[in-house]
Amino acid sequence: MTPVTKLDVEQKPTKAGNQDEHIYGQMFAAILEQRLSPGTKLSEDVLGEIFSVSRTVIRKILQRLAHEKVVNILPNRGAYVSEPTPDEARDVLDARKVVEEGIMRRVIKNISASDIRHLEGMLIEEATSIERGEHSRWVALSGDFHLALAKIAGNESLTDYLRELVSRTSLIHVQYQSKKMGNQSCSCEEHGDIIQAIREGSEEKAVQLMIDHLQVCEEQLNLDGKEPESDLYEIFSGTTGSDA
Amino acid sequence: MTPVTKLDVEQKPTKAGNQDEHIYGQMFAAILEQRLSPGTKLSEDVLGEIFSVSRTVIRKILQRLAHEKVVNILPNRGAYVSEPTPDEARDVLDARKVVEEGIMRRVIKNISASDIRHLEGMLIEEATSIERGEHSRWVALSGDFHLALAKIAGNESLTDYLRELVSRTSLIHVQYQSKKMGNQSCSCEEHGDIIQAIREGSEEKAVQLMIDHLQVCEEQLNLDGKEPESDLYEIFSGTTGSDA
DNA sequence: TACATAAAAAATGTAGACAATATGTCGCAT
DNA sequence: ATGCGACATATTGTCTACATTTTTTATGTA
Repeated sequence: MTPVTKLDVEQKPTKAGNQDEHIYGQMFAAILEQRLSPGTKLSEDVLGEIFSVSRTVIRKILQRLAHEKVVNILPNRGAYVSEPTPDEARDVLDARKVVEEGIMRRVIKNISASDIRHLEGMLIEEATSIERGEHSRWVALSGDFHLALAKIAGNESLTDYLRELVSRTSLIHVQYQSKKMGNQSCSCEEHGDIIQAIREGSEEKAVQLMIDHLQVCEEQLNLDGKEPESDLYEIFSGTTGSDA
Repeated sequence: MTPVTKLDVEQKPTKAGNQDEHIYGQMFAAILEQRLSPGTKLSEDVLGEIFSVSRTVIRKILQRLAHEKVVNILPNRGAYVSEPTPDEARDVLDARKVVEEGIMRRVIKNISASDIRHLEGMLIEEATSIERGEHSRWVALSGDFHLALAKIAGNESLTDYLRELVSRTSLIHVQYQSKKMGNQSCSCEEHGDIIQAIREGSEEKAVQLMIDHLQVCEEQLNLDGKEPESDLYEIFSGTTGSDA
């Protein structure tokens, strides 16, 4: 799981089957790791040249990313890295509270000893990445922790949906990270607390810890300042001559 | 065999912009209304001829439907109408319990008088469709009821996800409808009970009614008998001479 | 007759060409 | 000089042709 530093285009002429998947992974990682900032235009021609494929395959991948809400496709205008609005951000975090409560209740019922060891291992990785100051790696690992819980819960549909929500959460963190970043390591401790509650088998405690954890995540964001574009209509409503 | 019964192709040469949306809607409806049965192959050439467009646009639409889990694309093999397995069916229904509990709690907080009137109107439409024996219409209306609640809850992400889950639920009902269909009208009454609980503003009651409602839906299904294809191996194991 | 192999047909995967649309620039009239 | 309009450029949307893969059919042999 090397996060790929520079869009590393590896040609695989022998096996064309997972070429798509490879390019998709590159672009997905590039967006989540903030190497492509929100709003960046994703030109079909340029991407096609970078990956040495035709626009056809690029278009397919862009459409997939668009369905996952990671990029935004405007008709006849092209694809852009998503710029989630504060409303979208709130929806995503709220949806996570709903989904992850359900996941947690199912985790408590399904959890095995090896599952717990796996979670503990992830926790150590997280702590290590924080110590080393590898921010984007920590973001990825933090997401992996939640996805690991979803997998333990054993519902594939919920897992896929949470994967989308986690991706969007990363984009949101990038765009709305507040100034007071000191308590980032908290998340790691909170993950530890959650594991402890799971160990004890106390469902309500685990659920509450998870919801609180997501609440903290939301409150760390700066969702009140900038609301790009959408507000233009409100801002300038009534200022144009023709309008009532 | 010609599985495509009648796809009502309406040409709109003037506006090419939402041509995609039109074709998508036709195919989506055809699948959910059981005019295309699960497992039917969706040939790009055939669909392209039917809608008078090239394979390019058909492929785009098939990929969208695939992402929504309504069709299944096999590499180099083509697209087929999804045949949800019993496990997938259980996942979908279970995911709905999670999501719709969260939606219901948010509905209770957001509900307005006009919202309630709207829900009551939908209930009447449902009852009418049941009286007239319009089964597929009732299935659609029943789904719309749940989606209306999601909209009232006001979370776009959850609404989109529930839309996917409702679509898949329709496919599941088609494939696993049990013999004892007498208590179909129950669902309509259950929807009425839910509205009543919302009117009263009793959150726990409304949530419990919704979960019970989904539980009834799941129990009406016949998820133990046929497991398409996979079971062939079990069914015929031991009957062939070579096997132990 | 049954099975294995190979050729043929059909469908999907990809690439490039052309058409439609949006953006940017320049010129002209006021 | 400013504002409007037409042309030029660039990008996306769609179609067609070709390459690859799968499926079917035919044929030869045991």
